[in-house]
Amino acid sequence: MLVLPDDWRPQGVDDLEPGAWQALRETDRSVCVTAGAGAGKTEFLAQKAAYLLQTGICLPPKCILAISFKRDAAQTLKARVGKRCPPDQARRFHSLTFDAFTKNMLDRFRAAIPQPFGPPRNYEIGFPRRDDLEDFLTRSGRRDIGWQKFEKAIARAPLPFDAEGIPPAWRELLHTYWQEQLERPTGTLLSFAMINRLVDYLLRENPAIRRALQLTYPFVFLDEFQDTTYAQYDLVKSAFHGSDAVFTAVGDDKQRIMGWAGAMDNAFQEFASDFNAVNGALRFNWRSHADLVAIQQVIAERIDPNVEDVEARGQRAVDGQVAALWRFDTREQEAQQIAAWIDREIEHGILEPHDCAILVRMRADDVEAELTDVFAAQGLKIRNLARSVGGIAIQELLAEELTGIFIPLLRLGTGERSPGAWNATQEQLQALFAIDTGDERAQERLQRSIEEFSSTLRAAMRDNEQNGESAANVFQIALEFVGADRLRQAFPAYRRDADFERVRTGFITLFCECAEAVDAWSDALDRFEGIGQVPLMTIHKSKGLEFHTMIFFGLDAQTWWSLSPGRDEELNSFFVAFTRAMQRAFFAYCSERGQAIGWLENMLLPAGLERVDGLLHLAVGDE
DNA sequence: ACCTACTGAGTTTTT
DNA sequence: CTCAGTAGGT
Repeated sequence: MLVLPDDWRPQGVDDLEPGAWQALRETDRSVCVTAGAGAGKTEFLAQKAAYLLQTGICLPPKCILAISFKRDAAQTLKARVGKRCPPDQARRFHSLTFDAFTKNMLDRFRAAIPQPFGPPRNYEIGFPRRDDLEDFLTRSGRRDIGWQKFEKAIARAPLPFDAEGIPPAWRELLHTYWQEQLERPTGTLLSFAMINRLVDYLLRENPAIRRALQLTYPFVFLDEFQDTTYAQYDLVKSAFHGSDAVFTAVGDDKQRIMGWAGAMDNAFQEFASDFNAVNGALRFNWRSHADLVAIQQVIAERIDPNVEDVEARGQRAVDGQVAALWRFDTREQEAQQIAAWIDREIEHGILEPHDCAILVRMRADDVEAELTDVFAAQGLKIRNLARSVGGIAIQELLAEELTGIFIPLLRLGTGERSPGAWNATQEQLQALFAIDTGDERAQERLQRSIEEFSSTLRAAMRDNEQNGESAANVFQIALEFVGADRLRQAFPAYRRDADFERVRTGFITLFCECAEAVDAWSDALDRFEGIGQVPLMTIHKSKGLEFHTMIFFGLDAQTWWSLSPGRDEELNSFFVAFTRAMQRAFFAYCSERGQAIGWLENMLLPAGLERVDGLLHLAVGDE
């Protein structure tokens, strides 16, 4: 059933752009693919996976390892490969986040880490807190270092600190810090950077594990490569340098917005020289239409004067303005008129609430508080994707395997006809119960047990008044049907109690909250998923997402105090925001929150953005 | 006690 | 850009 490389055709799409063909056929040698906004990175990687698997260039039992930064990106890529390849091929495509990959390795090979660095089984994961780092430095008499510099040093220094680049004075300091974290009276506390370092150390010390990894994964995909940290890059090198592994690193330097968090200064360049990689580029933009792309290019040229031309492939589907600066006098006016504008668009059938994202640069929680009531007055509900429910962010919760199983399953109980939910449930449970697609009897048995369960669930939902308590009950019934143990067996990420509890509690918290807020179970599930709500998030969280209409909230000197022509990463984040838009991009600011940013306006106005003073006349003119 | 001028820090993420 | 803290003056 293998296809000859020359006969292979893209799966489920008409064709690929020339740059994509070139990068896809690069299978003997690593390749750096510059993929700008909307270039179809996910599709490209899925097609390359299909090519490798279907031509037998990647033969069983060998697998492809795909590493992304965010859960939803990893999940989207996995789902896309599932769409493009039959299940037995898709199973050999392992799509993970960097942190999930390292944590997985740590949990499997923890015992092989040389002492004194091997952590106990029940270690905790936490983000390093400023106070703790400052406290440590004070106790060590090294207040002069500064907590941020020290935090970076922990992420940068390979264990066990005998590398030449580390000054002797720092070795002891780092060692003491690690020892303290490993031997805390309340239990070992590790950050992701530390987990990364542990696995990097493990791989350097264990040729056998390294070899096993290399044998399993002759092909490695690295997504959003421009934001790779030094710790992550070291790990990649420890795992694969000197092997025959062929890398496909995709990303876009213009979207590098994680430098402050330790991302490499020039990831692509270093990678190309370390791994002898060739360069490739995707030149199409499938997301945005030509009018938006033209403006994007003006910003892109400011970021990189040598930026290559982009061919817009999105179709413009709206009339009127597609990009503008919206100026208001007061905050109140700003919030109210934006809400009114969105409401009008929804009424006219141009938008669904979830198609229109509100992006902010920082403090999404504060903006949520500021906007919620004003939007509610228009009948709009804001969804802050960063909001934490029971210790997990909503955005993260939605990408969890547990959520993917339970949302369709619970929909079976609502009494609404939903073939989507049926299929999804069947698919999920088939995988979970490890039922072979060829085993018809087992399939039938599963089908019957789903039918039986759905009538139990329907009864439970019908007979109970809908509230938080009954929601928790309903979830419990579903969990018992699926089986918590089976779930935790199937997904290594749920093996540890703390990890499973975090997700379970998060699900229950949000589900109960939604059940309280609306009157029908199906509405509660819609609300859980964010259907019918206006998403609100920071630019950083919006990375990799796209929306019909993007409204940036707060284009003023107060929120962008660090935006100066010299600090390029801030301009990058502005570029990221703009390029989320498929159809329209608007930037709102109000005089009450500070001045408009002069030089930015001077760049954007000639590029084709118009300035609109308030939106009232737009709404009135429409009457 | 109160005024003025200056300095430096704050923000954005990952299971 | 804003806010808190500080030094140095009346």
